[in-house]
Amino acid sequence: MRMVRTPVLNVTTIRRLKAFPWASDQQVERLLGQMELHHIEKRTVLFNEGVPSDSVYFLISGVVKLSLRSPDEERVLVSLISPGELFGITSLMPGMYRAFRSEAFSDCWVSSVRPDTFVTTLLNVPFTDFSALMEGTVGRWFALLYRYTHFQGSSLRQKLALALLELAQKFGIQDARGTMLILQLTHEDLADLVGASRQKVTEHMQELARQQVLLRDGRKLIVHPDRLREVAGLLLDEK
Amino acid sequence: MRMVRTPVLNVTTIRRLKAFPWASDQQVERLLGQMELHHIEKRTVLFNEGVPSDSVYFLISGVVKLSLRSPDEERVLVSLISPGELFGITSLMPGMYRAFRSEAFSDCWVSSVRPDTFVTTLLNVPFTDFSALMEGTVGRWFALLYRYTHFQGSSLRQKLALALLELAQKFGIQDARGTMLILQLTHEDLADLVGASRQKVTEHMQELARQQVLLRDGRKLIVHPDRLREVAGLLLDEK
DNA sequence: GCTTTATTGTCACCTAAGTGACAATAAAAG
DNA sequence: CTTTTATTGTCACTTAGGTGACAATAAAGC
Repeated sequence: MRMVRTPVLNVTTIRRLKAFPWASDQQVERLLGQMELHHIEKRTVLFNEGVPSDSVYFLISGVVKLSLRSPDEERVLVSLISPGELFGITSLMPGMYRAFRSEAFSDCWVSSVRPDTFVTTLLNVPFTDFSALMEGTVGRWFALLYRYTHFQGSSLRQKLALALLELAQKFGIQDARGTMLILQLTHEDLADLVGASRQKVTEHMQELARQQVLLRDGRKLIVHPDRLREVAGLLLDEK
Repeated sequence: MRMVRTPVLNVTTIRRLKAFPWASDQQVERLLGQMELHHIEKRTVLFNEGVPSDSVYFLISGVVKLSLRSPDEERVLVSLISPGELFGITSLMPGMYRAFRSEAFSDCWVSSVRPDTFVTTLLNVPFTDFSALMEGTVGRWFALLYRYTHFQGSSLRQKLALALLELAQKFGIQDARGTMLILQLTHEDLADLVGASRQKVTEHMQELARQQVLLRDGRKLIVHPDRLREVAGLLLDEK
């Protein structure tokens, strides 16, 4: 039998962890009243990527690991969370799904709170307003992080597909033959985007054209998002 | 001489660009009254990485490119911004410097606004409260994005240094011999973190130990952040 | 203590991607 | 329409890092 001592979670603890330094004692007190405390054993999964985001988490002690499944079924370790950090903040944006799996890297004490409670307690503003603003501002950082984390463990071909997919979402207009990118991109631009050499990008673009994943109309690209998703090794429901 | 027609910037334009869909017409009107309009010619740099963040930008037309200097002086293309997007949002967090260079990828119309005006107009909350909350929540995403964008164009050695640097900041305690990571990390964990094979990580860790960048005390690591920064190819003032 | 399991170290070999060099096009400038 | 410049295509060669296989340690369990 393992002894586990429940930690004391009060204003002093929060201050010692250097969390929410800007918040007043009253705000912290109110927040603590709304937080649930959980003990998580090493290797336990808190949430998986793809599930709806309904809580914000706060790490009190231990280490939490954020990870991701790469195209070849390996796991990409995205980040390790230290005590005093918030995580699971996709829940601060409307309708977002978890981007990473979170699991206990060591035995942990974690506290959770509903995102709307979190925001209204600390900022005194309606949650819907706040989360809409978050989406409009840092949503782009998130999209970037999504692409870069998925680059890990991907081949050049997969990276290209992923990058073109993002471009199609931003610069694509529907065309009889697929999605046309209204952008004059050279192979060198694409190479800079995926971190590869110009020559290899030329080779892979040609291969992608041969496989009918995309085609060129002068210097404009027409892509086929579904096939790109397939090449990128994403599940069909992702993104 | 080039003719340039100044675009009309009113509520209808904003709605057509699908920007700030949650904001009321009154809020958008008020915001527009505070925004400056600029015409930027292709290749003009709007801001460089490393300079203080004092404005939020909104792209009306054209394409803006965000980029970064990699260790070997190449430029990493981080993202291309499409009309209707906000950018330069490091200015929403306190005391942050620009992480990327932004320059016009094509001729652009861009509008700028002070971050405090932006937040108080759209959310009716003091800017300092908002930006402190942003830092405490999405600041971590930002740190991740920083690491991943810097991974581009880096060798395995540099990636390892960058990852260890981040770990030192989060899990490091001062020690007579350097900064000790209070974490039991295997070479396999590090490999998953930088997207490499376990064997090569072993080889590079040994080389880093030989160069006195780090040393091992049992299974705990002691690192020397300054030397890591050097190995990672960061300027001394970065981060 | 001994035994089992996890981690680290080392190597030979393989493969994807980088590099330099140049020809073939295509676009822009005049 | 011609010239210049930018972009794409192709190839031989090099290199960083992946892979499998196994020995050497170190830690954990008993």
